[in-house]
Amino acid sequence: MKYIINDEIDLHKIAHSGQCFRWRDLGNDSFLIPAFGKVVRVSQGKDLELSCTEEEFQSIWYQYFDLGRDYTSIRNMIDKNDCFLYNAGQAGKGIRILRQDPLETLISFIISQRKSIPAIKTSIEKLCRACGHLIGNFEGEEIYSFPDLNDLINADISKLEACSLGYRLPYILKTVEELGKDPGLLDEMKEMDDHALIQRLMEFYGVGIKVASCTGLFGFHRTNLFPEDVWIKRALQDNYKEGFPFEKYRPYNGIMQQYIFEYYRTTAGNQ
DNA sequence: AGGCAGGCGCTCC
DNA sequence: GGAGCGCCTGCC
Repeated sequence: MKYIINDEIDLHKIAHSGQCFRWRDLGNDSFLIPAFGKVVRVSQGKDLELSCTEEEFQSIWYQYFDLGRDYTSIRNMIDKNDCFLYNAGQAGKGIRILRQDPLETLISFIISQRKSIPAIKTSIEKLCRACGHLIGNFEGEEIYSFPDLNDLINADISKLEACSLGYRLPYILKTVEELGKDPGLLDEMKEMDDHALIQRLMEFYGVGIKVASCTGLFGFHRTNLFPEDVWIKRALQDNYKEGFPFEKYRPYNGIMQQYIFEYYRTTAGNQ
């Protein structure tokens, strides 16, 4: 089906923004995207072409791409006197914060710690093959879902040990066990305010401030959360000696973080 | 070939 | 409450 684009969206920039690890670049501005137990092929031309029904688009992908939000007007909030952020916003035009599954996001960012992005992707794909479900086929290759809570709880340890999780495996096992004992917890967390959500996330073994912030921003769509990794810390040190003006961009500091992250990493950070 | 990666828990003080 | 350190392992 076709979706008429009426706000900025750039699949390439989203794919490289570090919020999702399973998109596959098919070339020709097309991506294969598994999420919520489905897989869709999306091509970006003048409009968005999706290999799914109108019904599936409405029930899953419209929300997933956050198409109900006007990112152009959020980007226009940027103070033009703040050259760094303004340029970052220009460069990041088309980035959107996906509405991803909370459990998938939590587990993915536990895995992400002290791993490079290629290593994160490898590890997550192994995990999906180890205990996810077959959800599609692309050019003869099987596509698997990200495992749900039951999949993770019931998974053989030996299979998980083959997923290159390293010292993060016990983090995941404990987190999954805890969630299994309280199956309504993730839903309850959706109702918490940002601060309470971060605090609760950090109670999970292996989840610190960075993983909690990423999970909140990308998995609970808390657009004001501002994960600070090494790149962001360097960017703020270089450009905001007086501190970043968080008050000015509430409740969209997380979106500003995305612009800064990508911009600094691909330009200023390399100089 | 060996250091480093999009952190975290633990152990000191 | 914060600085220092070890950690699994794939990737460049």
